[in-house]
Amino acid sequence: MKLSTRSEYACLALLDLAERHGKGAVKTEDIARRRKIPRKYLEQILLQLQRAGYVQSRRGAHGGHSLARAPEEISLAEIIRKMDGALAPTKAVSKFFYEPGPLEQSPALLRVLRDIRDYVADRLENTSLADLVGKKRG
Amino acid sequence: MKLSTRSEYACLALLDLAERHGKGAVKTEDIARRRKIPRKYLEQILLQLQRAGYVQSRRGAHGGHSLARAPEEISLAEIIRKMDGALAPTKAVSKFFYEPGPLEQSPALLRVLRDIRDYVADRLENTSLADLVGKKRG
DNA sequence: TTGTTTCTTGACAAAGTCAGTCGACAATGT
DNA sequence: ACATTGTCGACTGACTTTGTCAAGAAACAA
Repeated sequence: MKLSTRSEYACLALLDLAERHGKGAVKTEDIARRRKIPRKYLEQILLQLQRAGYVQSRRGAHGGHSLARAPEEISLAEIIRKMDGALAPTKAVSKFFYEPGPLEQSPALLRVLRDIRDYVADRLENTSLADLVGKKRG
Repeated sequence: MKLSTRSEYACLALLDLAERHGKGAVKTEDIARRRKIPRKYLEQILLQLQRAGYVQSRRGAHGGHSLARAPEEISLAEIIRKMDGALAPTKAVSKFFYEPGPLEQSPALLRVLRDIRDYVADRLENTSLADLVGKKRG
């Protein structure tokens, strides 16, 4: 029932990039300082995000990272699936990572868990980085 | 974002007891066989459930386990909290296990996670063992 | 060219969690 | 007595989490 710090940091880092979208590259160091993320750990995460196609990076002086796609097109669901795997509370009710499990013995229990999965997926699918930027209240 | 096998097994074991509620003690061995749970592991889990007050046990010949409370009074939320801790996806939005975390930097993100937490908690609080027994469809 | 900045890559590691297993012991019923 | 059944604590192996380290490659500047 848990989100890893990896996912948390990934979301915060992408949010940082989304806020500066279109304004050039952002250094690892700056993100780390602003978001209070361990620097070397953040490097690892950014690299993963880059390989997954969310981030573009440029080396050298004035290098840094920027979003590779529009903030509207990146959902929380995608990010968390990349970092943590299934959104569902158990793989027995996962759409993307299904595996059989002991819970399949109880249809009633499965239904509760499926409801939860559906709500979580829906909420995260329909929240993009753009939705989070600048929304200090709402 | 995950439920442990411990929680899964605990729910299945309690469900097994709920189905036989009022009909005497049920042996570890029988639950293990019916639910396909590793025996020694199940012992551990039942012991924990007993200490938490959900289960009564009797040793010796014709011993076994039975529910210590009515099936209506045991919710999935309670069980999972005992076994796994917080229901919330991150402690920053947990009511019972709150701890500060990096996500608190983004109110918008927090709101999404809080919504998820509320839904999960509500759904699990309002589902009791009694609700799961005998509901083969619904 | 040389140096500086910044990302890239792979290896490593400490700590914790998960999913069990094992063996000895205590209580109960016959 | 004796078989049955739960209780308890220790232990283990695999995996995940949360990072750190060091060497290298690309970009830019002087």
